Amino acid sequence: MADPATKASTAAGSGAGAQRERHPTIRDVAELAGVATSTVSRALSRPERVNPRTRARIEEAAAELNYVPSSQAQGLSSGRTNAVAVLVPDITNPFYFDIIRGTQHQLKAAGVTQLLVDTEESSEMELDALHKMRKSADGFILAASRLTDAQLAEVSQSQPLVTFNRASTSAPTVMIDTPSAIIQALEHLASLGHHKVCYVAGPPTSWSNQMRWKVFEEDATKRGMEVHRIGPYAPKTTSGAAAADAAVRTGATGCIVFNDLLAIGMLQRLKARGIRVPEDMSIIGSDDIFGADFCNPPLTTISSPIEQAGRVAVSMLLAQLNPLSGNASRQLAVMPTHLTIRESTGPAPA
Amino acid sequence: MADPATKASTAAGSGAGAQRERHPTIRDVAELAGVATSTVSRALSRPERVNPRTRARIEEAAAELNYVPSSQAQGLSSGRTNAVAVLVPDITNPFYFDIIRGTQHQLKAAGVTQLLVDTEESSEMELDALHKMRKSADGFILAASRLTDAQLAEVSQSQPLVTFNRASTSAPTVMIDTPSAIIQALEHLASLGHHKVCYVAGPPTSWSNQMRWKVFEEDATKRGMEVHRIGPYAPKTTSGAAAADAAVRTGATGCIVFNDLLAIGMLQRLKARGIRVPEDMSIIGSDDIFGADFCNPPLTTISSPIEQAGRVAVSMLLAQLNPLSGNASRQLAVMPTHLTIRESTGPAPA
DNA sequence: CAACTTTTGGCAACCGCTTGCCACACGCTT
DNA sequence: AAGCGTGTGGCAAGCGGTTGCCAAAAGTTG
Repeated sequence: MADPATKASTAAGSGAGAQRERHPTIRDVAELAGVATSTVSRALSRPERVNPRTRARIEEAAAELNYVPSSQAQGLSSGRTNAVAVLVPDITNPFYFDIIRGTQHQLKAAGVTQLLVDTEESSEMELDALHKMRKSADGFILAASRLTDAQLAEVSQSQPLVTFNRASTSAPTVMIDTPSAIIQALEHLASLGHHKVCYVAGPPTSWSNQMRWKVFEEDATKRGMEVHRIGPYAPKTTSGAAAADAAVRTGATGCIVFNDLLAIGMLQRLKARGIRVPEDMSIIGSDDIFGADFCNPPLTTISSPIEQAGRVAVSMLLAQLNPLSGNASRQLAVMPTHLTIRESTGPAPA
Repeated sequence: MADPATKASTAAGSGAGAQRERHPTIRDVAELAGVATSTVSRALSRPERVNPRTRARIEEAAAELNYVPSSQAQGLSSGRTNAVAVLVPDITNPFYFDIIRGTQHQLKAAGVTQLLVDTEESSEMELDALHKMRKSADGFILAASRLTDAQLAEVSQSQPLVTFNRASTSAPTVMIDTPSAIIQALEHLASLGHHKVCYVAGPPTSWSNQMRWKVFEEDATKRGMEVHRIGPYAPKTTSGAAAADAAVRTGATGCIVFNDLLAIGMLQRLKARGIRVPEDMSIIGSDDIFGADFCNPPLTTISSPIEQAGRVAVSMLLAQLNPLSGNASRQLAVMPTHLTIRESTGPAPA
């Protein structure tokens, strides 16, 4: 009934902007409670510093006025913003959703605002954000940073940050235990009788991509497998077609793919070409993103607690910001991985 | 040569925390350029207000010092924060990722920071966030708000906001053209020979859920179909099992499901139970989320430009904040929908 | 060249809150 | 009773900008 369109015409009357009512300030509260603003400030931030009776009066006044301190003003004078920026290379990638979810959750629990930034896989944008936001964030979480070691070192000197999935000697880091994961995956392939394996590479600037390949090559060689490598490919399902075709051409029967997005794309292409998975070719993805369990066939993949990794990253950053908790904040957290075996892997073709 | 760094040297003592170097302020720039701070401020915000030569000097100085204005301080005095809060009921839901992506993109283009908030499907949290952040955001975008009409009306009076997928007479709204979508879907089902149809309901507090059901019932009845309704179910894949079982029990051969998440969950359950889709039952989802194209079978679903909807919402909000653009800001935007037919729908069983 | 208009840029008062420093009051000790 | 320690709360100086107001400088005009 209440048709939204009808009202639209009338609503325009008062000029477009909704007028903001004046919000109560700390002064209003102070006045109402009969104390100085400084006392109000202290009552709210360091309650033990003020007499319980006074504090009660102040809290009452604040409640009555519905007072909310301005984080801006707070930040201005105290120097801390109570915000943390989370930089991800591609907000489009479900993998980062998981980490964002983790950071969001933990930050909220700590009463800190999350500033989400998409750096579009570019180190320039990353650097730029780091610079522009240095005033508006107390710290940074860099997911899969594209920065060079030198840049990272420099940046980490001037602002608190923690990196995720990007080794760094200069900043605390949380990492996925990639080496172990790759080894597990190769073990799985080996036990299914695969001899020719292929690594499907992701972005060359990705540190974890480099790591994965390195371990892959080492371990596969040690096992006496025939090792191939194709790529790099953009970590998107749309790149899967090219990757699938190239993979087939290598003659490998088992592929370990940089990430699930790419792996799912390959699955689609392989199906389209009539190449059966896993009968003709086995595919192992990485990250166990949303969708990996219901794609066709369900994807065998390297799982790890991504969301938890996000939470850990936040904890590490917060510890860094809050020197109270002993300056012995951990510098490295390694998240365990395990292989989740679904239906995209099977015995090597005869 | 007042070196801004000299002052910082003493600040080093701490230890664990990375020490922040003192950042140049507008005063440093003013000094270096030989002008007053007010001039610097103006040169940066209203360039035409200052002599080109002076401005050049200032810009040069700013660049040399690597000056970045503090958004906090800016906000304090000017009253605007240059941030917009986006409230979503569940950051875990891929549907919202799309909209977040849209808002993020558009906000960034406008140089506005996005504050992402997960309200956990709760109207209390939503209200709370709206209240707590009124000082830290210039405006709000409420995705699928859980607020009552009255609450919404009240809130929209005190702060600029736009709602998404939630009709409102009090605030600008962007909506998905649900009625048309449902009708398209029913038409599709009808043309495939289905006579018994079922609506699988989502959260009762969701406005779009109510809308969908209303139109579903009307239109299906008009077509002389046997209409069923089951639910409510949480919009998650995990609720799909219960939904699938209930749907089967109704005897319906075609289901229109509140959203893709739920639909995909149903697909999984149906497959597990050996009920073939679409041979035994057709399923239509809604939203065309990530994964809908590669689940098994690929899901027929109601598509709409969600990401674009996010962008539109931002534009509407920005227009509201910026009265310059004529106060004729649109009050309602309806995003078109279309049915994306994949493989989860087919002829009704004989 | 004087009178007048328009630019341009400085002064200073905030914006709302934090915090170092100090004063007062109260309760104890000696 | 004087001396003190301690707990409380006020004063006021910022934090880093913005902006209304005004005066000096520059440009116009008759």
